Amino acid sequence: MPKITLPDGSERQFDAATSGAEIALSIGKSLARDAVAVRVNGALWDLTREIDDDASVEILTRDSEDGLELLRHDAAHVLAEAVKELWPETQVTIGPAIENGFYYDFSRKEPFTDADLETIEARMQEIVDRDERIEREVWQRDKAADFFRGIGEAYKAEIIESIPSAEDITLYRQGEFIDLCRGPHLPSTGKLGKAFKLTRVSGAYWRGDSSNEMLQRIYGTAWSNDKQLRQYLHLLEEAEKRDHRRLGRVMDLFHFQEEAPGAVFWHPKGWAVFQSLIDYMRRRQNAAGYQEINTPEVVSRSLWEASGHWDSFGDNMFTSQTVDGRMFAIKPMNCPGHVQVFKQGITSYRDLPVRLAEFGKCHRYEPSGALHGMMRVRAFTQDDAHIFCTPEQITDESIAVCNLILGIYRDFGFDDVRIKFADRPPVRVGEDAVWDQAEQALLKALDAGGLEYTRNPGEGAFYGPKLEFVLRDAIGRDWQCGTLQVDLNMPGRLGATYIGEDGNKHLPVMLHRAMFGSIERFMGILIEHHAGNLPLWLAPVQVKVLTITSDANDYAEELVAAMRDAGLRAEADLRNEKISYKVREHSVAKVPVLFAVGQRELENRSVAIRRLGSKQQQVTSFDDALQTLLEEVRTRGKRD
RNA sequence: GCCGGUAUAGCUCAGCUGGUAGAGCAACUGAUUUGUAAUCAGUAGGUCCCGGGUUCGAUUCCUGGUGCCGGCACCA
Repeated sequence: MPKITLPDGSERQFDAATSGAEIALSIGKSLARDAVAVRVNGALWDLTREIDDDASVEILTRDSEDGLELLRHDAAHVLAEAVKELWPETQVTIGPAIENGFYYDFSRKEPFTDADLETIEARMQEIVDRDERIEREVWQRDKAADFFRGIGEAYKAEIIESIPSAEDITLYRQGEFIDLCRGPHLPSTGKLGKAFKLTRVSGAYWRGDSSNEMLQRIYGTAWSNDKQLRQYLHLLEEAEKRDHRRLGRVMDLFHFQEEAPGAVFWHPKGWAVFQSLIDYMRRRQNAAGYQEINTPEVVSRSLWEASGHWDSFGDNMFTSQTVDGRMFAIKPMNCPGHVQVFKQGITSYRDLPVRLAEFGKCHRYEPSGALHGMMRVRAFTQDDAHIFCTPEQITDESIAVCNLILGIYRDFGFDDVRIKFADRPPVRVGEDAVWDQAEQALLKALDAGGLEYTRNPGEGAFYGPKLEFVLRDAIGRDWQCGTLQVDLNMPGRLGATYIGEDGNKHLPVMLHRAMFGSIERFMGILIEHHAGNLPLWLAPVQVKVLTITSDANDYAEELVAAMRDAGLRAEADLRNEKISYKVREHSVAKVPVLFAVGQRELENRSVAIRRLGSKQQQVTSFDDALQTLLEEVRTRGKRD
């Protein structure tokens, strides 16, 4: 006689064992129709699973976040069923729900083609139309493993063997298809609906390990209704137009070419933006107590051996031929160089913390498949810095770095930064007491800023814990930009010390910190974030002066000269074209401010201002317009 | 690096089953002196990614590279 408590606190008594489906029906018909699963005492259950004891119960509908995830998981199963029907020799492996959709990994000799995807999708629609019941079965472990081995599903058998012995082995049956799965699932395939679409096929290693066999992964997207699906596909289409590789060409910012894979050829306009980023960062970090330095790019291999990088990353470094009996390497990072600067002279504890910063160009031989526009390159510029401090200073320095990073991101319009905290890995250097201190320091820094973060347990570097600041590109890919790492290793390896209050030598703690991360990557994300419409202070060409007739040519050039003198990036367009033609052309090129000048403006020293994205014009005196723009650049567009 | 796809004019793309290529936009030239998202006319532009092979003949077929695209793995 189970007593069921609903989320609103109301209670219902049932005479006999019941189920989520029954409870939903007892509440209302439409709820029963939209229900996809049930939460019983916090755990997700199938709707049909028997509830024979008192429980607090929540009915999940297809529109809820959990419901949608279930739907996507079901889509993965229907995908697997369709593939098994079409190509029975294919082995199924795993198929989870993911953000916006689902995937399933298959083992099959023949590659899936785009045409296959259409065939599979059509078969999936049929399976939905068949509305097969999805039934949960609890199996005995050995029997289940034997069963899957018996039907040629070796991967499934392997998964069963890796499931902890305390857990039930559950199988889900839909039509002829039976799959190992934790569940829960919808009551039948018809509930999935038709708001799904297979999107692409790619390779993926079995169990995510590159030493294993490569499987074929089919990705799809699934939604609770057609409208959502259409909206999502439309969103993706729009996002592709913001791709920084496309905008870089349209805006004439940079290009890549075959002779230098993973390296940027910066054009004048792109380089202007690049320099703006550096100018800005230099001002911010100088104000925060950093000292800028510069260290060599070609350095003897012996230094990389001493730092330990040669052992771990030698294969990914660009090296020279042997000259004068030695081999050199192009720096993949700035840290060892900074330690050399720190080591000059003798540092007292009174001098700490020492904050050394460098806009350092680094080269790494990234695997060919990793390259991705400006997001992942082989030649990049870090806004790198290393803070040498005492263990006691880690907390304050970390708080300062976090505040600085997030403040800077806000200036660029990024409010949704994802932060990841990675703590001690099993294999590591350094005393546990110092690790405690280092991890606590990073956590305190997050707390002090009231920052949300996700944990990556055991994912820290062998030399210390770290924070990662992750930004998202136009189509939702995550890229690590800023980082803060505590390093308990390198000062010791490279012999950096300071003299403590006791007159003895001590090892400083080294904080590695980058805020943009790589300027190339940051700029790529920045372009996508703003869809190329960079705010005035960053725009490569800030003001374009357009003449209406050639009588205004001298006036236009005078204005441009005055604006350049005041530090603005201004250009004139004196061509013998209609004003509407010029407006269109420079709007397409995303110039934020257009000044149109004709006979009238010439006579009273005014300008007709048109801002990007606006159809209105405003006529003011040139002097006022200039002051307004300078103020906007100075405050980076903030009106507070 | 791995799996799959792909490479034709500056860009976006067309080119059926083998007979050395075409459009739109951009560019250039001329005319137009124009009031806020495309004025008109004309001209020029290609090692069809690179190497090898099959063939009388290869942009097309085969093969080996390279770049790029989508993932996976990697990311100090």
